[in-house]
Amino acid sequence: MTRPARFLKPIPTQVKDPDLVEKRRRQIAEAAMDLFVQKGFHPTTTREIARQAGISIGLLYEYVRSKEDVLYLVCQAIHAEMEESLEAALGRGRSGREVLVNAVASFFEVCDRMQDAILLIYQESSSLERASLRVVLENDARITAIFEGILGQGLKDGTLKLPKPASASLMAHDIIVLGHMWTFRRWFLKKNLTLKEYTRAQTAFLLNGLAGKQTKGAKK
Amino acid sequence: MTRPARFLKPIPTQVKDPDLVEKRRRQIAEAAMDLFVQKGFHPTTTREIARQAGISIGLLYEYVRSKEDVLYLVCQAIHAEMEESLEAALGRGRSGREVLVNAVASFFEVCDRMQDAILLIYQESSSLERASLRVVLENDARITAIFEGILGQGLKDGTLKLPKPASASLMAHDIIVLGHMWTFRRWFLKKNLTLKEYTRAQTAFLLNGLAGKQTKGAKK
DNA sequence: ATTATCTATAGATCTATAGATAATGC
DNA sequence: ATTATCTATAGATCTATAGATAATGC
Repeated sequence: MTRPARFLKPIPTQVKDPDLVEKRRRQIAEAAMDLFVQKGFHPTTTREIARQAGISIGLLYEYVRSKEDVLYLVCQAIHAEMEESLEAALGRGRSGREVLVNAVASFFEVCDRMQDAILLIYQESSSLERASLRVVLENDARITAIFEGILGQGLKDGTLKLPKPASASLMAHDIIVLGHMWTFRRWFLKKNLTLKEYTRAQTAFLLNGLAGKQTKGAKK
Repeated sequence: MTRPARFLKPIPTQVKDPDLVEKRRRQIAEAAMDLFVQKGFHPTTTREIARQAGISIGLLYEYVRSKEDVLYLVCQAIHAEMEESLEAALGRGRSGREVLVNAVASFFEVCDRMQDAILLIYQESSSLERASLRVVLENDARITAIFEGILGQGLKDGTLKLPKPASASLMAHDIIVLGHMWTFRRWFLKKNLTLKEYTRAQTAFLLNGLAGKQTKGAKK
């Protein structure tokens, strides 16, 4: 659960006790996530974050330098949870193709469970300063790379094939986006589909794309 | 160019001359779009919007009731431009399949040209109040429906087939999202691909998904 | 003695409007 | 006379910090 922090950009603090720092920051991130999901980053005030976290505004600023640091903590927490959930569910299946099908289902389940958090990253990560944003994008890239690895496995054992000019990397991004799409187009998709139906349909689409015989692509 | 306004939710104004209202609002939306793209909706002030539009802060409030109205104007302007661009490029090709390939290429070009605007909608449309948001989502749905129609054409003339449990509607959403993805994952995609390469790869993927023989889908 | 926490507030903004002024058309 | 536009500001907040207090451990 508490894996070695992967923070590439540590946030300075005056507080000496590292365990306390971790505990307080988790507390702050959790409180802030609730509020950011409800009202968005900018309309949420630092006072509200402190109140929701059960600490004073002054103490908040012992653990972060700025409101933007809080957003960074929140984004980190989200990606950490996604990565952990996903990795815990991986590795089942004999062929690369089977592993892929199971991984896609697990990933979509994680996306469904973390809808609000994923949406939050889409909406607010642009409010991070350059350095923080880069770290957040790298976290995303690491999750994408998991799927790239699975695709590689399937290409190797012959149970998957790429649609001619597309790379495994691009297909991995497509898979991630099809999962995220369940969250940011839920206003439409949930009117017509359950998560299970959605997963089944998109998996069929993906497998066709990744296993069909080569067709003549775009002419242009 | 100036098609009959499709505003489903008209914004009240004190100003009597409708042409003037339209002109000023276009001016305001254009100025605001620049600023929102640069700094985001909340950090942009109404004074800045007025200044950028070349009018006083007082006049701004003759044409909108609130800052949020300005965001609504911007979102409307973006969807109107997207829909116009797309419709202007449609209808070429003899089979449904050919029409689809061309429409996808046109749509991706529009997405590339309007990157910042599309990103803006992803990031800021949640700041709209319910009624405005609904209108914006309906605009999106109308664009999606264009692709649903093209898919229907291809299914009819037999040049396209759906991956078994997936509907034409879902596939249309997938196409839209693959286009938008070029904007919100550009930090990664543009490192590796030009728009043309991206279009070619995704088209091959789509056509495989929409034309391959039926494969055994997800088991779960 | 040192570390963690809280209260109170400085200093800076921001939206939206009231009331005054300029431009237009009969 | 009516419509459009501008200036000035009321009223409300918000981030971040300084300085005071409480808790902890040697």
